[in-house]
Amino acid sequence: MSTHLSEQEIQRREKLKELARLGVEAYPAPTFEVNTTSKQIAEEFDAEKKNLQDISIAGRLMSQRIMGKASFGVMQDSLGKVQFYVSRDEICPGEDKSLYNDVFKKLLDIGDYIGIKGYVFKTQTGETTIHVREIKLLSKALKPLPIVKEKDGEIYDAFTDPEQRYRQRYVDLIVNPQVRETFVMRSKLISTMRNFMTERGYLEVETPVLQPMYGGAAARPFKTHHNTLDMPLYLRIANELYLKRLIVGGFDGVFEFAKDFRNEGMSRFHNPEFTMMELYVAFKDCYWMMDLFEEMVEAVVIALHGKTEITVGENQINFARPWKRYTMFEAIKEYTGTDISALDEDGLRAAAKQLRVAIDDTMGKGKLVDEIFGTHVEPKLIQPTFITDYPVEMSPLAKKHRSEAGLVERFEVICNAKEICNAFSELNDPIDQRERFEEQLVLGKRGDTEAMQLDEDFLRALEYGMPPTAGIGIGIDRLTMIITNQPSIQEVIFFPQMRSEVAQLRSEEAKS
RNA sequence: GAAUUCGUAGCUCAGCUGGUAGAGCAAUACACUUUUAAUGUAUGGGUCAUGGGUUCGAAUCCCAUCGAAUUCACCA
Repeated sequence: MSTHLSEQEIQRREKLKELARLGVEAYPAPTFEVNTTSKQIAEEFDAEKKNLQDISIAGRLMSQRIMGKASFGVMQDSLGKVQFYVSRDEICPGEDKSLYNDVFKKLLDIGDYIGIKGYVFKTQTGETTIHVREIKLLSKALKPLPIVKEKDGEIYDAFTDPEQRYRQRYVDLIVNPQVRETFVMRSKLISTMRNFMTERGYLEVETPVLQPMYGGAAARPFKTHHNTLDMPLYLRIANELYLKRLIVGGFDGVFEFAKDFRNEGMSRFHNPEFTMMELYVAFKDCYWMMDLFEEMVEAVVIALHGKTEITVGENQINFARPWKRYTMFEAIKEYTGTDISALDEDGLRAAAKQLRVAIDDTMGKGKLVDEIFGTHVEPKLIQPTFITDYPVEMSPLAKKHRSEAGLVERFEVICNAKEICNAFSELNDPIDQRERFEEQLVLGKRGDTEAMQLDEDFLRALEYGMPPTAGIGIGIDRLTMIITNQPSIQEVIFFPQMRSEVAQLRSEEAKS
């Protein structure tokens, strides 16, 4: 990093020296006891009752309006902002006015942490304000914050550059309150789901992130190496096969909020690490899981918004049960007018061409169906919609359909034109599962970099017997994007992956 | 990985077809005891992402590199 300091950074370092000269500690150690918050003051202050007459609050100084011997300022704590009023002769009752004239007026900066003691009152203009009796510097900021101003709900000079916002999320969180709100909602979403499952008796578990063999999804992994064991390890792309081992072990229901890692392209819908919640429940099938998922998402939306209908981008989306349910063939017929359910591979290829779907010769039956669906149906599914009965070729871990040849017991929910979950009646026939893995091996040899590996230990577990099981994987980031109305995954992940600025900074350093 | 757009003061942005950088906020100084995008006056602050090229002259044109956004491809 360049050692060049801006004018403002130099000034703030000078102020540190001046504070020291005045005997003011810039980074004091003792606890500053707090007994209220900006939120409590805003909600509970009552000028009639004269409550909140002895408060102590800490936060970041966000603006200062100095008018001679009196000043107003705004401080921000974790729950919001509150205005305060300082009068020179009250904080400096004696002859020495340096606390006000020097420390408060000159040596404090926007961004500094301060502690305030005083009482709450309303100004002539009616704003709830803290009348300051004591003010104390708690931590000096050496870098200037972006200054965002607001009047009548209009925001001026918002801090908007996405690169800076993501790289310096701490600054984004300080100056953009709606960003904080989005992440609080993400946290509530997760806790609502966790409670929902825990209340039903399912056990939250943890399974390996470092896996000797990756599996449970079609994706390219990150590879690493363990020095002591001298063996390759992979960062998990899914935890499915481990959770099923636990069902074999006798748990009725297990779930995990898992960070998964996929070494693939990045976009506003893809981050290399992302969060997936997987749940497996014994003695159930995928139709049972449809009801559970529908109920859970409806509960989450109500918990976060107090209603089932929300605005997402241009659309109004209503999560009230029941949601539409289509088989994949029904959905394709509905949206293209073409019934492809009885077609063989050649017929599908012809139908795809007629529907102007981009295909190539390597695509098998399942892939062709998926391409038609992805091109003509998925983009149109805005309201949450179940799609069931997927082709067997695309689903090596799902049980064959109880009545439809060539299909599996599987569903996805599409919402806002994106998949938000994927669920099966889990394949528990160990012989069938071995054959499916073997088909994947063939695909892998043909060069499919996302084909699954054959996991002998998983097959051994199935051979001990896995009960009929329903399983689901829910993309937490995608679900959060929809429920918080955010257009990109980077807006719902605190620290999204970015190209390193290190190379850039180093080359600058080398020159100087 | 490909295409397009973009990178100017701490922040948000201007800078026309090349003539040597500007505004608002922030900062500094002074004034002001209930203001609120506080106000008034004055001042300082920029290797115009980086490196090269064309040119008498480049923030502006060309090439390369770094970084970002959007779209596409792969996927969740």
